[in-house]
Amino acid sequence: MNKPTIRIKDIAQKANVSIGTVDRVLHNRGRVSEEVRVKILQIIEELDYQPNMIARTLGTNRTYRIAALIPDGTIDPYWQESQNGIEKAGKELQIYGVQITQYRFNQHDVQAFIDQATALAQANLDGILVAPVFYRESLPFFEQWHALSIPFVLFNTQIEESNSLSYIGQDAFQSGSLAGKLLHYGQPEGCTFLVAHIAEDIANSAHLLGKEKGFRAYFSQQPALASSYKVISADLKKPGDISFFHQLDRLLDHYPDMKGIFVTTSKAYEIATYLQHTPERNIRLVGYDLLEKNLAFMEEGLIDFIINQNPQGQGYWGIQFLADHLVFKKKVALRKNLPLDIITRENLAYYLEAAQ
Amino acid sequence: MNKPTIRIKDIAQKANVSIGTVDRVLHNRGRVSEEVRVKILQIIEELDYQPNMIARTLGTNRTYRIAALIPDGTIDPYWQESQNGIEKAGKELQIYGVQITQYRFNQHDVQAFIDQATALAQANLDGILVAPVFYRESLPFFEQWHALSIPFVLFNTQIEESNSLSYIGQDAFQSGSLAGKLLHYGQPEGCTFLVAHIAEDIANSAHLLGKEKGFRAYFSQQPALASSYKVISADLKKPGDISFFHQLDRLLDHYPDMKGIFVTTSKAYEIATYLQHTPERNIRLVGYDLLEKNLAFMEEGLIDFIINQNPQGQGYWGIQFLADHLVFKKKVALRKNLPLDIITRENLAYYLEAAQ
DNA sequence: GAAAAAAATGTGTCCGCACACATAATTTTA
DNA sequence: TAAAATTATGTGTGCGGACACATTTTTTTC
Repeated sequence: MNKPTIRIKDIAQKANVSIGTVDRVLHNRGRVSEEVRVKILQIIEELDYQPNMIARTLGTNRTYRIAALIPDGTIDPYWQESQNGIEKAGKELQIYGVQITQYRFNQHDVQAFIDQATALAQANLDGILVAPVFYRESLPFFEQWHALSIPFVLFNTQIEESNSLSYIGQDAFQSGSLAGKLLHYGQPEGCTFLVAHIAEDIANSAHLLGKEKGFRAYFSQQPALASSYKVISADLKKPGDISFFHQLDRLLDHYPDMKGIFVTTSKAYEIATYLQHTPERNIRLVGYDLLEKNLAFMEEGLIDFIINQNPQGQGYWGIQFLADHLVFKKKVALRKNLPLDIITRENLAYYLEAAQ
Repeated sequence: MNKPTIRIKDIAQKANVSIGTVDRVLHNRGRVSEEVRVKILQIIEELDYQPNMIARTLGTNRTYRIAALIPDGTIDPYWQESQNGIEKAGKELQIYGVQITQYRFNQHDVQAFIDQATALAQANLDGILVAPVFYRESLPFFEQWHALSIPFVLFNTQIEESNSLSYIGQDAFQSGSLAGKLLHYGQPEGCTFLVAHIAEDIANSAHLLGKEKGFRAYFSQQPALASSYKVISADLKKPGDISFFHQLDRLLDHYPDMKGIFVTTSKAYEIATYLQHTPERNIRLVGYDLLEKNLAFMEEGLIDFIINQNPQGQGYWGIQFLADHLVFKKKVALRKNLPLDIITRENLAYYLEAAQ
């Protein structure tokens, strides 16, 4: 039942050569006659040889330098979570010689991004994990890395044709559809829903629009719903300011049957703050991310559901994918879609627990 | 920035002894003078020595034998998933010398369980993972294993005071509350909900009752709900049989305002089959587990939400915990609560993907 | 106080693999 | 065809640690 482990030595014996020769074909170091090479390859196949990665990392004492280019977590707790995930993966992979350096930039400062991305080029890296929040400004760096043959993984924001090794994140469109389902399920009667983008540069944020598209598609694709539900969207500025409240006042006045709001960013708490003062409207609220402020409002019942974008998981898997590629020489998927976790008061605790 | 790794050799040098002596104090093998022992311990502390587990597993060529005592997956797809999770963990841990043998029993046959649990005792094991679906019959084996100092981990079904190393699973009560929330959210108007236990020996299944308790608590704990929602429960037999349909007929006749059903087992599809014929009632349905049959009905819209008990994850983590204890000598949590994943048509794909 | 016993400490090999280096076999060159 | 160059193959050491065994030091014993 327990097949014995196959070692290089076993292959060498079976092929009547020394382990050095086997080693050479395993690593394509050349200097092996074609005849022997084929024979060894065949035996490897036959015996289903699986190199012992443990021993390998012990043997080659090499290290892998990975840079993580991400927004500063001290400014936004969302990115703090990503940093945690990156550090978690870093700890797990330390024994395999993986060394991670984080290059952090202010997510509202394009120049800071450019500076960090430039600084990172000095470091003689084996791999890069990047959250490309600035679309346009990212492209030249992608080209540069690609020219230098440094593999890089994107996360959080997808950019097509970037030549990246992989993308880790969620499907924005599907995420919007899910939000549609959640609001619809809670308001079976037909009404108006608002898609609220809060304080983001929409034009440069493709995934926010993807969410809106998915949300609208949920209703338009089912003829029965298309007639009874109306979807509007708004680009709200200056949360916290009094003008923010006025914008909402106007929208609610204009659409008296508005019964649900889908916030495409992690700022659902800004809307919840407003709704606190108009409880009689009984508006359903769905947003993103397990921020403290969102959780507090969920506890109070003002936010019904939160879709978890799992920033920690994104960081974690981003590093894991790079390690799979660099250290373990595994093929990695071009894309990893993290699950769209639905969080509500009753199942919240376990997601927080799992994030440890 | 990158502190050099501390090895046994470094400690030995600093203490002016040989690596053999350091090794002896590291493993409490005795035969070291107290004076030297203290000195070495102090240096270990000071240098924050972290043994290289990689090298350690290479050095000690020992293997760890783990048995998995679980219901047969060929009878029930739910348990097939658990087996997959166990095998997945087994693959990952193979290089650390972990060997897993599965002991499978028919989940409806107490004697089969006893036979397998007895057979397993012959095997000279280092650890056991068990799904104790038979409460009473499990207890003597727990005692036996405890007496033999074989660490064991429970999953799926919790049994207090079992002396187990850990329990992996979900919180049944909270799971029921979550179901309550999902049905309530979809029927804001007040109505009757049915808790359906299908074809299980309720008396011997504490966690089914836990789910019902949690469900009822959701409504009774909020005074506003307690008055407008009524919760009934039923123990339904012989699914697939015509009598099963009759039982449901009677319940629906008796409670014309029944607007939602919570199925505590993975057999929501049995109810969905019935509801197909009475679409006009518009009854919400919440159940458990990503079985093919459930997914088909979810696709059709007859099942609204499924709570994922993640049998694969339970098996996976059960083995991981045993390995953490045996191989890596880590302290493991007494309990690991897996998240209560809410699955609906719109986010289903990613959970199936993640299960690969 | 020397031999025997016990305690303390040191040394060497192996785990599976990578890689530098040594050696053997073959081909090229003059 | 012998020396030189090239190609093919074999050997040895180290990675960090475990463990068996060897050796040295200290303590008993008579």
